[in-house]
Amino acid sequence: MAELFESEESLFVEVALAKPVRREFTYAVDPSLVDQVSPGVRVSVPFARRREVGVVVAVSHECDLPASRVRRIYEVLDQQAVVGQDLLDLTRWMADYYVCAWGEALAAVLPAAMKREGEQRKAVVLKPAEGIGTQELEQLDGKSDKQFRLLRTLLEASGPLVRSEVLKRLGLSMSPAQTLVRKGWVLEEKVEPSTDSLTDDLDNGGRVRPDKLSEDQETAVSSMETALSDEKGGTFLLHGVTGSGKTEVYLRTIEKALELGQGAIVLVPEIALTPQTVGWFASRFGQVAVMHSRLTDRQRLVMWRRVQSGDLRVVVGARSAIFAPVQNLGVIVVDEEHEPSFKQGSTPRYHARDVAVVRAKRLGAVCILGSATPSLESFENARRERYRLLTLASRVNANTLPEVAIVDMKGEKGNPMISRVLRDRIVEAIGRKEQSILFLNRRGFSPTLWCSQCFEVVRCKQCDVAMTYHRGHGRIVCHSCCEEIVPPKDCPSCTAPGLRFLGHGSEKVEVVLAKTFPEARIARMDSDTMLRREDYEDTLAAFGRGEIDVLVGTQMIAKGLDFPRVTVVGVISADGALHLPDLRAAERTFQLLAQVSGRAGRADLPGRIVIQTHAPEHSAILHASRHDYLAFAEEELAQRKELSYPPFGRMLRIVLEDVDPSIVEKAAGEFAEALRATLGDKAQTLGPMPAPMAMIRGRHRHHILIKGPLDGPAFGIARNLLVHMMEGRTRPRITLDVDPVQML
DNA sequence: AGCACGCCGACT
DNA sequence: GTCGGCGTGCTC
Repeated sequence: MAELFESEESLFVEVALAKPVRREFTYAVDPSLVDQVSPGVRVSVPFARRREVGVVVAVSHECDLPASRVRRIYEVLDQQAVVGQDLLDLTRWMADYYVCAWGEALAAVLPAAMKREGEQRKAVVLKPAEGIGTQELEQLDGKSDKQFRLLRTLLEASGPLVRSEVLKRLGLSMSPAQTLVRKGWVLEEKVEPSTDSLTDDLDNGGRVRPDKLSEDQETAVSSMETALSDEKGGTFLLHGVTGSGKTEVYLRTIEKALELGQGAIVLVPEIALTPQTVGWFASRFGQVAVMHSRLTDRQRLVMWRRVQSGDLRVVVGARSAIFAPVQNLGVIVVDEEHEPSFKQGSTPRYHARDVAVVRAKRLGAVCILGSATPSLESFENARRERYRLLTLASRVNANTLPEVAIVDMKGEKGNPMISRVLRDRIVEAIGRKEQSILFLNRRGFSPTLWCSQCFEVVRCKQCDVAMTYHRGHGRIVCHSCCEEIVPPKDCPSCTAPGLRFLGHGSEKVEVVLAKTFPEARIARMDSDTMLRREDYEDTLAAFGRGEIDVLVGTQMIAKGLDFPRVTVVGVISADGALHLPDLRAAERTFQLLAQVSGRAGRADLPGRIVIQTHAPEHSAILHASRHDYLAFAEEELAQRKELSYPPFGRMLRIVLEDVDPSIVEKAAGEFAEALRATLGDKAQTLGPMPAPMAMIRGRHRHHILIKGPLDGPAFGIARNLLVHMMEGRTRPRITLDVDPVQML
């Protein structure tokens, strides 16, 4: 009798911890805490020899573990659930679908400050000590390479840099920083995380609420309004060229949702999350919550709380904003839904667009996927009427689409970087006091150091990657692991002298431009020149004020920039993305060209695009030059269908890596064999084969791809088999990528 | 992921 | 002889 009483009184909780252990852990709850625990509250618990914060996912009176193994929770950290039932369910689904621990999925949801006990940390910043300069830098040169790079970066920066950020960027550990601090050359300072709200200083980007919508916009808005009102929701693909007024459709739909007492999330690629973009929403809805990677932990926590409390009803943010705890969520917008950056590259490897569709569906909310160049997945879903397709056919101000010239670089004499056509366009623009943007998907000066004797290129010793020459640093750099060395005089493969720098990077474009147009004001934007957020904002502001004639840059300038005096856009080479070993190479190229082209002629001045290529007849380039998405999509879809590639099949990628190549090969062989045996003809097992980057940081990598039908049991079976085979195995390291979007 | 336990090289 | 390198195994 006493025992029964005991078991009814005792309470256990299942706690999800952010550990790569695909399991929850059971803890006992002290009687004094019993009425404080419920699913969704955070608790602090003993875990191994540490204290960890986890989320309660279930409460029960039973426990199937021997009592000796069960430990008690220390503390309950929340008065009420910080993760609501909807997000609890959503993360459970993610854990299954993306094959990760529930706790890892929850960790993607919670702001960092909630994942630890105690109050928020101060940020540690680094800056050179007074009087430290080139003298000290020279002392380090050749002596301690890591300290040299760190000090150089700090000296080049216009202010203190956040320690964790700069170390990550340079691929360094704490130790070089510590040594420099110990020497007294670098000062460490703890700063209060700034608490300024980003919604305060926004302008509306000159956007006013138009009285009248285009016919297409009208149709789109009314479809969404109907879906909102009947509370069944639905997923819409909003296909509209740049300038066709997609944003206005989002804004109207959100207005309607707010009227109905619902909230909204707007997802934007991180890179497009500028004050300008946010301003459109802020000016229409007053305060909006902005969530992006550059917020401090404190800011993020404050935002989260204000969203959860219902104080802020509209959230604008990058990928992880899909998890914002919006009350009565009615609309989720995914702008530029085709952007690969919506897929997270680390665990949990979720695709925010797909999570958006699932979250909306579960809530009966409306999901709007917007793009000028929809992903073929979404486009096909729309064709099969799983999504409703809404097309905005014309540009709002009757602006014509820019004229696009394809320049075949094979016809240019002497392998120049800038063709005659592009040079003429730039000259004309400068003459008219208009601006130009030159895009190149490569940073550094020359992407390869090439031996004219044996035709080998100099590769990183740790990675299977050609090293890029950075002239500003006088070194060659591995873009994979950030290793930097002084370029060798003689070829490392055949010892012949006469290595040559080959190819063009953004740094070289800038130098060549300065020579070609000595009177022009030129600026470069890439991750080498934009060390801090302020650099980015300052450069864009200067460009906006017309203080720069030609802006050269990488990916960073491909999106979102909207400057009325830009009339010329040059793509230095369209070929870079075209030849990547990726099933979406053509799609990416098309999207990139369309995106970049959208930077010109956005106001009343006509735009002119120059695309330089060695493959002028390639369908991605040809269709992009004609602004013909539909033709491109038809052609590309036909090819995908032929090969059962997405969107006609699903994929799962298994990457195996280890410093010891034989361990990798052996395990890869075993896994592939087991998969083939188990899957039979339910799905295709491709490989094992060396991954496109066969070595990174000294780890050899093989991968296996599973390609199978969209529905059917294949992926469930594969997942179970893989989880089973990975259990208890420590080497090689194995990662599963469900619905991979890039293979590199 | 941490973090400790455990077995082999360069140092007081 | 020890200090400490990181390989392996476990966490309710």
